[in-house]
Amino acid sequence: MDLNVNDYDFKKIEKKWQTFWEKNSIFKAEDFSKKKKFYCLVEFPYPSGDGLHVGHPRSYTALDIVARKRRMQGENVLFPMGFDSFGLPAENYAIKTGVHPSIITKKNMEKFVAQLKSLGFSFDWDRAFSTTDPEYYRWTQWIFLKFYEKGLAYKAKMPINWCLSCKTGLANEEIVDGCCERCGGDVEKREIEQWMLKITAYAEKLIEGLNGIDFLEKIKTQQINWIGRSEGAELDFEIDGMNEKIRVYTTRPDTLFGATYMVLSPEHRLVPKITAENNRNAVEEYCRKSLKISDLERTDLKKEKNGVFIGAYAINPVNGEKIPVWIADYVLTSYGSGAIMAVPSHDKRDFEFAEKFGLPIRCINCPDKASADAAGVSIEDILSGKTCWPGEGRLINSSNACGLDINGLSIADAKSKTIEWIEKNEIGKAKVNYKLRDWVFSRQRYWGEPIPMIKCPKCGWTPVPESDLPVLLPDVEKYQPAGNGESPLAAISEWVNAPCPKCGEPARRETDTMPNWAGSSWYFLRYVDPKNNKRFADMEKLKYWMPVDWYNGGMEHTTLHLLYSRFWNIFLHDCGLVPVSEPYAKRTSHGMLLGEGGEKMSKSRGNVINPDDVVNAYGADVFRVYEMFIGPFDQAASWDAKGIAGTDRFIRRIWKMITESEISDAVTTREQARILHSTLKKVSHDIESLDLNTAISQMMIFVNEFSGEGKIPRAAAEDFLKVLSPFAPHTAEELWSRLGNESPISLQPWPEYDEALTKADEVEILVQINGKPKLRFTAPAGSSKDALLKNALDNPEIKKSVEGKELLKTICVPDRLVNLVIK
RNA sequence: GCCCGGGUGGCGGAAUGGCAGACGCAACGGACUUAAAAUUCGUCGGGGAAACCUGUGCGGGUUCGACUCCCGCCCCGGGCACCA
Repeated sequence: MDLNVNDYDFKKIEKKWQTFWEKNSIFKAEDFSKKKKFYCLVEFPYPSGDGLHVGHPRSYTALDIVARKRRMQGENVLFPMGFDSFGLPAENYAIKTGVHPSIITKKNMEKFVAQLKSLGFSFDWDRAFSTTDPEYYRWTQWIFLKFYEKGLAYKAKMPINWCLSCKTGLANEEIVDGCCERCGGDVEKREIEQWMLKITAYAEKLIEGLNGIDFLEKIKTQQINWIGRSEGAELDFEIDGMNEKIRVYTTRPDTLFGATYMVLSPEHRLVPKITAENNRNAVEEYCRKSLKISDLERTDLKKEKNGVFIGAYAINPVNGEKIPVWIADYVLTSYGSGAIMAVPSHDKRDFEFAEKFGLPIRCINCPDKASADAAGVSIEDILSGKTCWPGEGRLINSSNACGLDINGLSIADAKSKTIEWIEKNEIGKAKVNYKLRDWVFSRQRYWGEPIPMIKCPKCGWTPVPESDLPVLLPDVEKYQPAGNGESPLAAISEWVNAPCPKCGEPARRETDTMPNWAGSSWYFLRYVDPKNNKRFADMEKLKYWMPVDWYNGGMEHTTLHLLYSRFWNIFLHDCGLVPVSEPYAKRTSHGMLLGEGGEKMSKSRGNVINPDDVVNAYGADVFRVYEMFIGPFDQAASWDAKGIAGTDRFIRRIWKMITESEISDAVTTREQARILHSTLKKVSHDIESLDLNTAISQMMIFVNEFSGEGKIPRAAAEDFLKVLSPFAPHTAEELWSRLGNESPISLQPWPEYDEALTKADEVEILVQINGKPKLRFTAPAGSSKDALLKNALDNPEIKKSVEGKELLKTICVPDRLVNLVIK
């Protein structure tokens, strides 16, 4: 070690205090304590073979700071950690090496625990568990059975995304750019029997629930957009000369008079039925072709519209008009009813299609001149169908002989009047639609929770009785998926063959496992009571601890984990099994930690920072403070090796300030008191808003003030160490004990600040003339406006500037400035 | 295309509508040292000798006063994407 470096031996200090905290259970959360409870949660990691990523501690340190502060403020804090250990990487590793996933997972978890402990997080380790523990997944399976019991888990033959290389089904969410999220391989559509969870039944509650909770606005918006609620109408168009109807969903029932043709998706069930003989060849060929095109290509907006006329006509229910029926792949089978009424005059896609195929375009909604001008289109073009107008306007050409007249109305009024009319005439009804789809809950994989169902030839799907849970994963020889759509479990005949729980006849177990999102959908409930073997968690403990008061995690989980886990909790609440509907009272998000130069850290780029190396070189406290100082918490930040040296300097200056100064009993000077109390105030507030970078800046200002004097008042030193302790807990504990304190700093009360002392006695007042800074003078804080104004106007230099000019206006901001407006 | 963010020195970034650039990094200069490192003191948006001028992506506006509010653009990051 360098000779000149002071005796800041972080390795020794960190080890010492980590051992002390653990031995004395300093961070134990107490069930049913009289203190105010605070449940503070970070997303538990997948224990990958690469070990902890520097991104993990960004979130963990921030909430560790909050947890430590709240503890010092006298709250009973639950800050738990665990592992989300099912998943593909362990299984792929097993396929490659033949090592059982549980072995590699266990090894990885041990490494993670050691790494997390080395960073000094104040987790209550007694509550740790892994989603792969049979005692945990027993209850994951149990909850699945609840979904089944309530009719929310069902099996359906579904076109699913099939990863050709992983040989398994993927959820829509696991596909990135048309490829498998995990392996990047090609994905195609296949029809397979899948277990589904009916999350769509909770679409409304998932939107409504957002009202009462404190989530970042962008998180709420993203979830709302993902659920994609739209209001409109569902109505039937009869097919001319046939006893068939086409059902359509529209958000613009007001445009019914402008419907000039219809479009079915190529997969629509009516297509083979209603296609005219003359058109059959072309239609069949079009359908064949569109099935081959991947979803990605099909939904490419830039692709030119195409389609074919099927030789049938529908009757527009509002005006009896015969309109042609086409098929086109721009209509999706998976949304609405898979069929649309096309209104080319007021829908861009329909317009594009109609133009290409020469279909009629009839304007029925005209904007006022101002809106048309603003959009850069002419009213003549809109009226003559030369252009499309999707915006607001007044209805025209929209009345019939059967009592519907919406001419002159706005879109909103026309909508409600039309819906009223179609409901009265039993043509259709108001309808709410969602983009959200049900959740494909089956994986044809080994390393996941077995789905606890048995298929009996006589009784059909039968749930495994509660008393037989957990359905344990059996040992297998080969982890490779069968490749025929079955999981490797299907090959274990002694496991697969089981008697039917209902009739006792030979039956077969479900061989699909759950997706890796299953275990993380309820883990926050288990932390409350992790060792319970009678129930997933004791109701009284749930009542005490739930909801989670503060949950921090990545934005990438907004529409997956965060939505799924809300769904599970709301469902369990509806079943009367958990006390609160919304699991998380508050959700914040951290920005990504990028490599040097702003690129994503990855092995291939060679820019991965290993937290162990940083802890070895600088210590956990420097690492923690650096990650918090790197930039605004919610924004992406790039790692900077030089920046960490500055944080190292800061911690060492603190060390020096305490160990090399005379600790005096003197009181602080007025200016020192101002800086001390400003620091106590700013750090207290900034922790709650996660403005941790500015909290650290303020502590640096404190150190700049109190260093180099050779002495420091004890009270100031102690209060400073207290607010430092959540950030740099080891250093703070050590210095605190060196000041002669016996009880650990982690258990000290959080220091209070005096608002009056945060302000200076004297302030500098700026004098402006016409908004331009002219000069400054000092005045006692809190001086009256009149006094300040007088002071400014009495100044000879100002007098000179104002002389001979007309003083139009004076603005006086107490403690800040005087502005003189002259002419 | 739509929905969120964001754009401030060489860099990371600060600023309830009130002195733009806090705090840190880098750089430069001085002290200490035989020397270097470490430490420490100082300088540090641009132009100008100076008074002063200018400056927060671009163009307008509101205001005594705008990084901050409003209108119209441009660029970057993230999410969704033919959702009827």
